[in-house]
Amino acid sequence: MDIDRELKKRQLKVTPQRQAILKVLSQSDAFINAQNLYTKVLEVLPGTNFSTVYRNLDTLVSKDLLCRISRENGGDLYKIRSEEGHHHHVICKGCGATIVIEFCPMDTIREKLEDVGFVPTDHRFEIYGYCKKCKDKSMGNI
Amino acid sequence: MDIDRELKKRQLKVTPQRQAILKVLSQSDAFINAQNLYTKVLEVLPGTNFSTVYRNLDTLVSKDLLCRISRENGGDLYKIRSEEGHHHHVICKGCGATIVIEFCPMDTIREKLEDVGFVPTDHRFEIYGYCKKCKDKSMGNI
DNA sequence: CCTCCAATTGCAACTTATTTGCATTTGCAT
DNA sequence: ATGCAAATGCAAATAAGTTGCAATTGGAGG
Ligand SMILES: [Mn+2]
Ligand SMILES: [Mn+2]
Ligand SMILES: [Zn+2]
Ligand SMILES: [Zn+2]
Repeated sequence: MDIDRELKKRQLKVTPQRQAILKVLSQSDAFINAQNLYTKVLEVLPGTNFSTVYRNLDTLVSKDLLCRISRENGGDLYKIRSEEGHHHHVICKGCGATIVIEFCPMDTIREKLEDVGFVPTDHRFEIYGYCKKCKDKSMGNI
Repeated sequence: MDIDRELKKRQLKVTPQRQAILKVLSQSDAFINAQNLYTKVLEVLPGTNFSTVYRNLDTLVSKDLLCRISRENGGDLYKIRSEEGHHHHVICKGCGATIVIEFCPMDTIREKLEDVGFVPTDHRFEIYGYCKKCKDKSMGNI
């Protein structure tokens, strides 16, 4: 991923902080929370402020550079967005690994919502569980 | 809804605080957040402590007496659970009104997850938008 | 290269939404 | 009526961000 190019494409200034954030995120395709991300960003660019990280997470999500999900407990998770277009995720609670789902349940019910006059603006569909690796590990295999 | 009966059925003690919480929630089928609920509970049972409300929201969700959803911003929403069995929601961002969806997208992809060895433990599917009433209001009709 | 200015950052204080430890009270089974 | 686990109240703590503002800086234009 060409970080600078992606930022410029979206008319965002190329700052060391943004480069650090995206560098960290591009080194893993697992979801990560803002605090952990902040810790890792500090290793790449010491002195970075955490409000800068939070502000940029918002910015980068709104510019479609990141995927964000928010879990039941609270605490959002972020990952770099490598896929084009609308999609959903399967997320491993063990290691954070993800599987992308192209299937969107909205397709199935959009029509029914129209019938009752409901105008959908957004939706969420996420699946949590354990991937093969994490499941095997917890069962003492491997 | 017979509040006392539902509590006893789940081996929860019938306390004035729980009665107040469930009374408030049973007077509306819209989702509401914990703070607003707390305010309304105070009207029914002055002096109720907010940590009691929070603790009971957790308890009541875990006993399937309430539905909980958590939005992107943070701040969970609760409503009484009148439906039997697994279901999802369409939620109006204007008035909080809900539509229950029986359709569950998990049915469509459970098999595919099995194929890759992923064991799902839970999932989320929610649709947000504006109901007919709220949409009309915002457009100056009615 | 230099200039300029909106965009971005750092800092600190604030907020919101809970959560937790502990002493006291209470529902309810016996 | 009694006993005690469950539930509550209170206060303090925490987690996860958010915000106002002054200082800094990326990068467009000259
Ligand atoms: Mn895993
Ligand atoms: Mn509505
Ligand atoms: Zn979708
Ligand atoms: Zn479902």
